[in-house]
Amino acid sequence: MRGMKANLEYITNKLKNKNIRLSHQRLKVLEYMDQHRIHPTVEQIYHGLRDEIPTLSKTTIYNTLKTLMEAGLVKSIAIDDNETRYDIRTDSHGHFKCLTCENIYDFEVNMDSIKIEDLNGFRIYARDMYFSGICPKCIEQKRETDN
Amino acid sequence: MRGMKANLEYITNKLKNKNIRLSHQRLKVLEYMDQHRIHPTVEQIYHGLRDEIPTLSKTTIYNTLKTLMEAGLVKSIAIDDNETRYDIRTDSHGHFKCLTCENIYDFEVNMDSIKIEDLNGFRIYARDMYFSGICPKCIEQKRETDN
DNA sequence: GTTCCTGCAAAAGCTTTGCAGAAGA
DNA sequence: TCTTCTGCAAAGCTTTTGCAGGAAC
Repeated sequence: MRGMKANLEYITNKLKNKNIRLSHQRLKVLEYMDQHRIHPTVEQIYHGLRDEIPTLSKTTIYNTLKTLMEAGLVKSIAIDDNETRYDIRTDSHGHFKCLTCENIYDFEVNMDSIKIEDLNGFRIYARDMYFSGICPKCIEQKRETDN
Repeated sequence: MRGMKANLEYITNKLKNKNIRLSHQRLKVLEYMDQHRIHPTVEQIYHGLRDEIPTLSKTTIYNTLKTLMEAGLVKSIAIDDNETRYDIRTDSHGHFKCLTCENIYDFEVNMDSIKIEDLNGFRIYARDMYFSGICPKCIEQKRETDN
């Protein structure tokens, strides 16, 4: 399993290599995303960091995430209807959204191995898989409420 | 192959059964979606119908699509970052978005047969698969431009 | 006649833009 | 010192809401 610190070090090295300045705000956004693997929204990152950085603005978070996405260090997730979510995991995996608690779960799936005949001749750059339903925790909670 | 008229008849019957009034605007939105299988945005439906119905408002299109989604006759597609797209095909299939021409292509894929070990114990209601890249038409156009 | 729908205007919410001052290298 | 970043304010866009008049049944 890849350690958390190792991942942050890997990321800051990548920023240096791409000549992206290691500002206090950027490092804190990265640290937040590394420690809170909840596919956070801009709002969640903002509230998670505003105590530590009282002058922080949402604009900076938007700017930072845009920079990180262009650097390939963060991906956006369009599973939510209104707010964009962001993922620090950039390797191929699927997402499940619980319609009750709104949490998003990762799942492993090898999308590259799925051959789609209709897409012969298409150049595929990105593959996303979004499932939705009810997670085990919420199924259990509903069962207890019903009794 | 399912005929187009047959599909519209099927849909209006379903509206009647669910006690949803067959207003002029609703029927026109359904007709538009049936004849323009481009996964249209609200804007596209609006511009496609405003000549025919000069008094039409976007609010009505939003209302109509919401009603049709609740009736299970239309699905929303979250493949676009800013605008929601809508699909009159409600059976399980995947979507490919061309990053050059922005067109969205359907592809056949049996998502129900894909077993995800990480999701044991999850109740899955919806499965979506979004791919993106370049479509054959745009690959060919780029090749011609390069020469 | 009653219920539900339409469409205008306004508001709400997420995201982007312009720019002056501040911080990074 | 020079370049880039931050954060405020304002604007831009899509979508939602409230409500009076109108259409469906």
